[in-house]
Amino acid sequence: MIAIGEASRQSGVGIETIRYYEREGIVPKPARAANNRRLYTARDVGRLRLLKRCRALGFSLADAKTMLDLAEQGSDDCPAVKALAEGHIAEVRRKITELERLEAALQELTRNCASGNVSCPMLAELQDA
Amino acid sequence: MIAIGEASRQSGVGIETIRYYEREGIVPKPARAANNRRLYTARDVGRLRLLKRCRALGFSLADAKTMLDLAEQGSDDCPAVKALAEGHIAEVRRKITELERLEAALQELTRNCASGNVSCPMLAELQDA
DNA sequence: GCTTGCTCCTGTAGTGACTACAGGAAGTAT
DNA sequence: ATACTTCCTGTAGTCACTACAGGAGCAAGC
Repeated sequence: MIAIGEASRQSGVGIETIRYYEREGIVPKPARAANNRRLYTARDVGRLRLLKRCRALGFSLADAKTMLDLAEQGSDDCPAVKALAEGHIAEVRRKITELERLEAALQELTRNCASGNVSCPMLAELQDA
Repeated sequence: MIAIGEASRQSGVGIETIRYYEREGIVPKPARAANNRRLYTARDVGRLRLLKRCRALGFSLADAKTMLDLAEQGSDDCPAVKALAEGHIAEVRRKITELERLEAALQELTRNCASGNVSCPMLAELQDA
């Protein structure tokens, strides 16, 4: 049974974030010592680590919580995990496409910009439309 | 001089968003009619449209405001516009790279997931680390 | 025994860029 | 006169934290 600072170090999740997850019901409330301080088990740290990894993969906190629930069930519901992940992959791809579109538009707008220009073609273009 | 609803229609910026931009000092406070309703000029609508386009290109509201200020100056400071845009392009590319990294990681994690699996290799992988 | 410094506690407010009301007043159409 | 629409102000909610404020407890050194 370790304190929150140690749980934070072991999981890589910030102390304030751990307390936030608890408030939001993402992780169960941990045990408390006689002095009211939170006490974490290795399993609690495992939960935090799973959340950390899911967040690093870009899952929303809600989806990360779903992953955690799936892992907790012990049934290891592979199809559900796969569906969640594939939905997320689709979302990531959608974002990539959108950003590439933006990049192309920005490139096009700056194409005619030169340091010597008296009036800016990009501004002109932005003000038209 | 048009009302806020019409300015919203002409610019594509939502009514609540227009009032938000005013509150935040992004656009100047418009004229008011005797009945206290906001009155917008064609120039006001032009400002909103420029903001709209910058936001659609992914610029932060702060950067969009800078663009607007550059356009207002009339000097059409092309180098400044170009610098802003190129900084933003770099940011967009950074995001694309990051998302591609995420996608690859997700693909790798789901690669061994099959509907028939008893235990989920993705969950197992996520819980290791 | 006392001070210093660390960790912990609760509760609140701030971030970005809106969006969604609540509750009311004024204008327009029938 | 009534119904409908638009407008007003002000506040709270979104997401996922992050940053305090203000206090309590505990360990180590003097």
